Amino acid sequence: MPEVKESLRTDDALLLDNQLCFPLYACAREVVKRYRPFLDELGLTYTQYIAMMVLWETPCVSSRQLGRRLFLDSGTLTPVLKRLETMGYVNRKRDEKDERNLIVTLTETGQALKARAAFVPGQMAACIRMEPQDAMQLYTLLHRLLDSIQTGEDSDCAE
Amino acid sequence: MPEVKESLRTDDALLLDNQLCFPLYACAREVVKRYRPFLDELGLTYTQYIAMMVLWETPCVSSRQLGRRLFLDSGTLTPVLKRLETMGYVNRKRDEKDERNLIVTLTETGQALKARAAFVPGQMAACIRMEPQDAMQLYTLLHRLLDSIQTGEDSDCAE
DNA sequence: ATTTAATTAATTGTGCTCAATTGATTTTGC
DNA sequence: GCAAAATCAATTGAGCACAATTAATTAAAT
Repeated sequence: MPEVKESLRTDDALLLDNQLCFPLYACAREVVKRYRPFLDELGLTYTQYIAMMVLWETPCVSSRQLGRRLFLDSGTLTPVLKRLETMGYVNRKRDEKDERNLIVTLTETGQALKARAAFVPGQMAACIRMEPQDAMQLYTLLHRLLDSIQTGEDSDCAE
Repeated sequence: MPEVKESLRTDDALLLDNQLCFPLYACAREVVKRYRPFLDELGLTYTQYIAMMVLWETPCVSSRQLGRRLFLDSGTLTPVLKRLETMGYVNRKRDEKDERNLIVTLTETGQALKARAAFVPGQMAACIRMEPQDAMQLYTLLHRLLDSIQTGEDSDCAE
């Protein structure tokens, strides 16, 4: 999502400053980077943190569902979930009804971690100073973009 | 529509839907993913593409400057630039004035690649359907966030 | 001038991300 | 029933991304 202004038909469509995707990409990495000192205290990476977030909300979920929620596939989730299991935060077992499904369940230790993680959102909010209306607007626009990407999932982008 | 600001003081601050960072993170990955079919035609990854973008704009640049522009460090850039050199798009040599600096220069082949890449922004714009005013607003907010993160670079976020 | 500090790219190690493939399992068509 | 298709997680391989370290070089401060 390159052009923001009239750069579509002009030569500067390939200028970095005219890209919409690049600040999205850079921003995401910078913000995730800011999580690290806080998440280090919990021994979690950002990906592990958002996986735990889903589990705190839904203590029993299939790998498939988790992936859909986080926009991640099994190639990413499999090692993440194995590490969370090694750390004792989740259990992994096959669904007896359908052996293809992997069921991930939150352990007691995993549940207890939520209390220790409670400080993270507040600290991050203090770290990322942004006007509330800007944050709200950004939230809305990102979800709108995410929706539009998802709905156009199978469409041929090239035409 | 979940509330972003108020959730910070309540228990649901750890709900995935109340996060601002998560849609940022998910959106960035989804959009970069959409570049792939187009960039595949050029034989570039997204990271290589944005590096080339800087070089099309500034045909001679130090690794340090490139990193500052892309928010990437040498751990990421070194292998990326080596691959671009192998592909024949850039040359790498030390600065004679200061041997610590690596000077990256665009080759003829690299310059020629720009013409082949000219279709990418338009195709992506067609792929990511978004209202122009939304795109502009998103662009503004992302840059604002990026600036605020950068200015608060060395401050202790934890207090 | 010599030591000290700062700057820089490169290296290393860990972990994520994704495409493509594999193999097990279940569902569907007939 | 049974073959074909669909649906999963897991695996593999390539390429980021980043923290921490190393080594080379330059700049600064006696």
